[in-house]
Order: sequence, then C-alpha cells, then structure tokens
Amino acid sequence: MSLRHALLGLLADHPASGYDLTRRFEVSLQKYAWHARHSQIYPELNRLAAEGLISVVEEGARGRRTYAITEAGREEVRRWLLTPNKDAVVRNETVLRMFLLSTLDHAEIRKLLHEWIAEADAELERVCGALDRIEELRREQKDRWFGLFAAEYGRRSFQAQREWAEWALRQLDEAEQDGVERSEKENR
Amino acid sequence: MSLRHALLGLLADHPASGYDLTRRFEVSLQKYAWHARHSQIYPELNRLAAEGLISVVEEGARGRRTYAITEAGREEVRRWLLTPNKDAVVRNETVLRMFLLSTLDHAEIRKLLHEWIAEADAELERVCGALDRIEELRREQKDRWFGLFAAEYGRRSFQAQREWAEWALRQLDEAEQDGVERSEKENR
DNA sequence: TTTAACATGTAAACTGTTACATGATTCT
DNA sequence: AGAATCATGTAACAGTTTACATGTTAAA
Repeated sequence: MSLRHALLGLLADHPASGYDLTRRFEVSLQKYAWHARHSQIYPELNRLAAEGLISVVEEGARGRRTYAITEAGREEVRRWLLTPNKDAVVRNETVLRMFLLSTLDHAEIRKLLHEWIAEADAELERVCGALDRIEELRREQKDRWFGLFAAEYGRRSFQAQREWAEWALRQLDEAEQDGVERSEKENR
Repeated sequence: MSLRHALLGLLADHPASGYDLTRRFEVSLQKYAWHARHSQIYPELNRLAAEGLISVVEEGARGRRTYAITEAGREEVRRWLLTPNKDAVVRNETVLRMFLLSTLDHAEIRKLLHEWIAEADAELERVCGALDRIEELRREQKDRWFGLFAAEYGRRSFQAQREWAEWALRQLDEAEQDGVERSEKENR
C-alpha cells in the first residue's frame, strides 16, 4: 500500500489539505512516481487520521481540513523507506509501448519515436523550470532536499528517454541503409 | 486495460503459453514496464481467446496450451500503440522512495543511495547480458527489433538511475563540507 | 524416489477508476 | 450574476494481489 506512504511523505515536508495533496500528485508525482485520484486520497486521509498517523491542524473555509504528520506517522514513513522492497511494483504504460514498438512497421515506429522526443522535450522544460525554482529556495535553506532529488531524477530520466528515442531512430536509419545496399548488390 | 495489450504484444513476437508469458513478465517486463501475476494472466488469456484476439495453436504435456495472436489481435495491438495516451498510468515504488528520500537524515539517505547504486549495477549487468544475446540473434535477422529497443531502454534508464544516485551523494558531500566551513567560521 | 520445475486455475480481499453528488468562495 | 476554482465525499465497477488448489513431468 504505497498510497499511504506517498501521502505521509508529502505531509512530512509540510502540512496540507486533501485538495493540496491531490494537486501535488497531479503536478509532481503522477508523471513518474505514483498516480492517485482525489476519490482515493480523501478516504485514505480519513483512515490515516483515524490511525493517528496524521492529524487535523486547521479547519478553513469550505470545509477545508489541513493535515499534519504526527510522530507515529513520521516513524511509519521512515520504517517504510528503510525496508527495502525487492520486487517493487512498476507500471508504466509508455515504457510498455516502447517495449512493444517493434510490432509496428518502420514508418509507424518513426512517427511514435518523434512524438516521444517531443513529449520528453516538453517534460524536460517543465522539470528544468521546477529545478530553477527549487535552486532559488535553496539559496536560503541549504539543507532542504525535498523536491530537488525528485526533480533531478525526473530531468535525468526524461533526458535518457529522449536519447533512447534518438538512438532508436539511428538504428532504423542504419537498417534501411543496409537494406538499400543489399538490393543494389542484387541488381548488379 | 494494459495487461491485454502487453499479452498481445508478446504474442505478436511469437506464440507462447500462459506459463511462458508469466516468465517473460518476470524477467523482462516487470522491472520497468508492467507487472502481472499468473493469476491475472491465465483468465485474461481465456478472455482474449474467447474474443478471437488469440487462438490455441498447440496442446502439450501437463495441459499446456500454446497461444498465437490472430489477425484481429494484431490489429488491436496496432490500434492501441498508435492511440497516444496523454495521461498514461505510472506507478513506480522505487521512484516514490526517491521522491520521499529527503525525509530521512544524511546517514540514512547515503545508505539507501549506495543500495540503489548496487541494484542499478546488478540490473545493468543483467541487461547488458540480454543485449549481447540479442546482438547475436541480429547477426542473422537484421530486422528483428523485438527485445532490442526494450533492452536498450532498460540499460539507459538503469544507467541514469546510477548516475543520479552518484550525483545525490555528491550533493550531500558538498552540503556537509559547507556545514563544516560555516561552523569553523563561527568558532573563530 | 523425491525434489524442482512445469502448468493451470479460482475466490476473497484489496486497490484504484469513473461517475455521481454537493456546496462554498473567489474572481470577472 | 455567472463562471471558475476550491473542497470533500460516496458507490459501482474494474483491475490486482494473495492464498488456496491441483496435478504432471523431468532430473538428480
């Protein structure tokens, strides 16, 4: 059950409401770490509160409840982080598509590779923006790592994705070049 | 429902039984693309066969049934691959841990980073082995891309993971060096 | 002969998505 | 006044895991 640890981890950085947490999933976790909807987040927050791992520290307008992590909650994230999970769950639909790419013909493969390069570029721009903002914050507080590790990981993995797609395009070029040479030889 | 497309994609390369497919999930898909257990695979194969997307081409010992993809199945994978999914599902417990890493203290962060470097090295060795075997096969059949794209993607992403962990360790070193200098200044 | 690997299946419990539901507050 | 956003919730359904269940074949 990683959802509860994702929530506890986010609350370990600073207090937030269910609405805030939903937003943070959307903007930072969703793309490469974990996916969750508000319909799953709200009930889980209620369970965490009932178990004493988080607590309501503020009630605002529109029934807004701001939660903070408790000492028990902090211990639970720590325990989870330090317990290595040999077969961690991985689900990534984009990588699955990459895996099955070769069932298409060359022209279609190229089309998808170009699309992925464009997507990686867009994500890279977004992540670099986030990194700039984090660097800004770190001018003051040198020991605030939250966000920095994750953003840098995101940057590097999108970079790797882009380079992989370019490599794959070169492979196709070479294979086609090879094909042309062979047919020229046959025609002689 | 990506599971059925994963199965169809694997069968598009060559026929296999539920048992074979379970193994292929374990050795190649599980770590970075998609996770599935036999208890989910067998019923799904029966559904795919009932819908005519795959068919039994051989019955062997111990009730073994070898499935092959049908023309309708091939069309379905193709359709799925060419339909871009803007918000693809991503769940990766290791990346989630990376994200929440900063809630630990420096010594603990270092310990986890070293563990991840060791894991990345082990995976890199495994993937490089797979790449060698694929290169061997490709000596004969230049146009067999299946496995190559995926393995190269795996190699690059584990490489990126390793380099990220080394970068994070350097960040901690610098911060600690910085801390020492500050306290020396204060003591003067 | 006994152990490991092969081979498939089902049911209950749990996790996650989609759709429905409601209302408050802020901004234009 | 109306639209957008804030804010939380539930129910039905779909997807996934865990545990149980069973029997075969090959190898040591």
